[in-house]
Amino acid sequence: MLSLKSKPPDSYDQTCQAEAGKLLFLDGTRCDHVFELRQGIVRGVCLSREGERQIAAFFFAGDQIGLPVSRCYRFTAEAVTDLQYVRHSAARWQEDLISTWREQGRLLPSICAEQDPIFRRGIIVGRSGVLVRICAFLISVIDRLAEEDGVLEFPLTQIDLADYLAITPEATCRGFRQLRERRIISVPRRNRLIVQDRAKLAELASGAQLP
Amino acid sequence: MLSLKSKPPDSYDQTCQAEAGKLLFLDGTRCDHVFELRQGIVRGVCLSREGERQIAAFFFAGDQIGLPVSRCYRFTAEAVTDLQYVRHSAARWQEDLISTWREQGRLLPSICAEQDPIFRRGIIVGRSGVLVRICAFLISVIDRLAEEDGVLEFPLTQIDLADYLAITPEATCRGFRQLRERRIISVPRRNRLIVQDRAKLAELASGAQLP
DNA sequence: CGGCCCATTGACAGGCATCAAGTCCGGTGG
DNA sequence: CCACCGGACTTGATGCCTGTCAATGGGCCG
Repeated sequence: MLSLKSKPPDSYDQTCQAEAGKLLFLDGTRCDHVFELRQGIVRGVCLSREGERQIAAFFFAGDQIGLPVSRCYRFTAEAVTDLQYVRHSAARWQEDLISTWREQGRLLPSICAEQDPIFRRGIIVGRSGVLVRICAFLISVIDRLAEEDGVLEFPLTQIDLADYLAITPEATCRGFRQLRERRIISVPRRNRLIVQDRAKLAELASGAQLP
Repeated sequence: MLSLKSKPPDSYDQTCQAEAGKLLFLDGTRCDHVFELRQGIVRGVCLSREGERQIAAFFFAGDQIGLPVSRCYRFTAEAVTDLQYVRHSAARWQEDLISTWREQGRLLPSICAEQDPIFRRGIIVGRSGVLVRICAFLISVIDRLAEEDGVLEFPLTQIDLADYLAITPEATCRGFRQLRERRIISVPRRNRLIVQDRAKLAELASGAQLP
């Protein structure tokens, strides 16, 4: 993963902290900064005029958020957990992108870091069935959140999860209960999740029916 | 919209034709060409291993498809209608991108041409209610397909539409029937659609309930 | 300890998927 | 030119899933 070369952060690229819940940037405002997430989780939120809330993607350490792919940000970025990140000016970010291209001949792969989660979310939401979506999402984040084999920090509320999966919080809760009852996952405590049967999780994510 | 500068197509950038149904590129193969669509409609298809089919986006004249945003294409591109397009080598496409950046200082906006439809589809599919999705989709394509005020060429099958909206073809059909009965649209013949009441269409797309 | 937000659970209704026919249309071949 | 054929569209009946509403429980923080 391209990490904006090895240049240390200078006065233009400030390392920042942010508390959970804090706003990084607002939907519709000018793209003038790129946020490189070093630690924590960020959610990309879209609000319709009627107040419907959707989460277009979750971002994790290593992701870059707010690429000037359009003139304005297309979602609001909020900290889900406490964050550590680097804020790059968009202009400098583009320059770095190009110098990387000259040296390595790879230009766009880094952009994938933001677009890919959004793309995958579209595919997950397009699947039918609450369990399928939940499992597909879990499979896609296990590796990003894993501390050790099968054990993960999981600081997402079911409300956020529901808005990401385009279902209700109640359905989310019931889905998790099923997974717990079938011993596919366990939730020893809030913010923690253990994957007990990853194979079955993947199977369900693929649309297999429960016996 | 950036159209790869004014350079005329040379031996590297071949102008091509394609019949409806023809394959442009296959999901998972190496991104070595960018397709600039001059005329017609292309669908971006994702197949899950179990055969579930989704359409991640429709592309129209002016869009660029297959950007090397990842190492491999993330969907299969098929012609919905007869096409006219230009095939650019990915390497040359990147060079052009950068020379454009030097001259205009705008680098990534052109990329938006492919990513934006995918993003918007995710938001549409994340909405609840068949009618809402249908109307939201129609609103988003009216301007791309309009021949004259409210009259559009509409060569999408309800099957493709259903796979795009993540609903069934039957639900699509019933949704269109409702819109016809309420005189919001009319369908004089196959492949043609007239928007009679765009305001109400937008209203429904926003989640308003029918009286 | 109290309040608040989130998670959980139950009851219920409604929307939509599913299945099954039947119709329409364009294309093909005789 | 016409008959046939296949795929897409249409429509109806049925049942399940899941959204909705309401109430309770539980953990965290002030």
